Amino acid sequence: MPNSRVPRYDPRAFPPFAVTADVVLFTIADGALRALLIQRADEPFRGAWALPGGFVLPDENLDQAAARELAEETGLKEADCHLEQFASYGDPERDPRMRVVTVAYWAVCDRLPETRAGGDAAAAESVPVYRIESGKMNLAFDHERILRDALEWLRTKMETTTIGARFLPSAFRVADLRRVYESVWHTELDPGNFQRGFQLSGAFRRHRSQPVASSQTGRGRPAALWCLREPEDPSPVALQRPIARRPCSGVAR
Amino acid sequence: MPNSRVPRYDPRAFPPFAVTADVVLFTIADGALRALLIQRADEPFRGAWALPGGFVLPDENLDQAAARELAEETGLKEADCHLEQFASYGDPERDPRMRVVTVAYWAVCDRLPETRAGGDAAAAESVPVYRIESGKMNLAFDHERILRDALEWLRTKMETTTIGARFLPSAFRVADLRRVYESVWHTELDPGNFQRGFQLSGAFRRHRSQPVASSQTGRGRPAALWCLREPEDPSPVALQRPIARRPCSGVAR
DNA sequence: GCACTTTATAGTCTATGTGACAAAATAAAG
DNA sequence: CTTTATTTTGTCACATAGACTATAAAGTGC
Repeated sequence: MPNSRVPRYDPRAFPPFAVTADVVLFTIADGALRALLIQRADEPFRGAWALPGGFVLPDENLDQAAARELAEETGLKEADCHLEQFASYGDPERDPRMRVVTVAYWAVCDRLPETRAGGDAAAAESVPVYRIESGKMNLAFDHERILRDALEWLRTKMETTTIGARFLPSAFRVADLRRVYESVWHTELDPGNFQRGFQLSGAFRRHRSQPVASSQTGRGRPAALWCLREPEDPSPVALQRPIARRPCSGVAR
Repeated sequence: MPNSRVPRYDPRAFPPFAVTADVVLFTIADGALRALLIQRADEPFRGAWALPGGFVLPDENLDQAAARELAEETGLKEADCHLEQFASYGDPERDPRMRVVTVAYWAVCDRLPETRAGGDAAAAESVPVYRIESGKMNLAFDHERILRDALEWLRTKMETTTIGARFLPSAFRVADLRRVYESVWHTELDPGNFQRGFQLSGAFRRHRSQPVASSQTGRGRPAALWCLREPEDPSPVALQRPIARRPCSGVAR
């Protein structure tokens, strides 16, 4: 325990910091990668869009705080999404109220629950990331930078892990996953080559059930259903071979 | 500014956290990858080995805090090393004194200054990482986990960036860099294939000066000196093609 | 000086992986 | 039954990685 001989090692001697956890929750809807934003109900930045998040409580660790905040603001349970820390932000003036260090997480889920648990937000909306990347949305605090960093993380992780499958239900078609990659990377991928890479990745296996008619989109050969090799544990695993990020035939969309 | 209508958004209502920055400083000496540890002079964990680090001050950001702590405990200036945040740790019981969240950084330098600025440490020593990886050294707090995570980061970054060159002076031989990779990955690499990968990486160019006799190790054809393509900015850049981590001819050392 | 050793660097060969593209399979729509 | 759409498999050319060989350029020992 600290004693009077070592005052500079006594944490109580330091001005208090607040620590928060903020979450960048990604989903795909209407073919576009989206991030969940909430409209702030209170000052500062009242009315502005911001990332969901909040203060870490005394008896929880950082991961628990992020999961709790995500659940409070979206209704998503821990099993429904992948949640991973990626960076912390602590510039002295990032929150006008006091010194706040935030630990940032990114998350991926296949769909948002309909009922939003409200809370501190006036509204919650899944915003296409191109709207943020274009620089036209002004987010509260340093949340635009956090979101951009999270995006880069997500895009990189897609190359070498199965995280892309978390955008989809447990059973999915190869083309579904290809469209996930196309949405996240904003590119087009060759269906044949993707199919080969998908199978050689060693991370997926055929789903037990046959393709159901309801999953038919319309015409065309019906697709087989696939799932993770270990469907009971959907946490991302490394691909034996990465999926190439480069678009086919030169030009990206 | 906060008002009475939004008490749960007032950071002052929350119990104080302390925020620290801890640094895993890597160097190579005697062919072994090492991490700098200090022996704690005070409780808790008095006498135990720990990572250099300390409390973030009110008017500095996280990067500045890490750089300052590193300078205080090693004498290294910002230009002398690469310093990068990689994760934060905040389990409620990780520091017995109070709630402390630490933002962890990893750093790389080519050599430690002789004069150590002492400070809060009874001693400072560069410890081969295999001693920590073997699990026989008990570090203070959760620093062993932090160090293992930093190691994984370093090893991964070596594949795709020029960070390995930060282990060396600005002018170096290809074999020097190869030995850096061999030390960090604890493997052996084929000299010929490494030479090819080195040149195709597009990140290096020949140093203006001719190989000096003093850099001769002894027998053998004298090696050319190389440097980063942009030597004035030694911060790591992406390699056009990654360096393969796999050892030559099967077996790792 | 001259064979020999040592290290650096260049080149060669082969198996494998990748991108571009073609073809086949299988369903619905007209 | 033909057309169209989509999935899935196959093919070909080429690039690349790993294993290996060859050459270059120094020092060492005699």
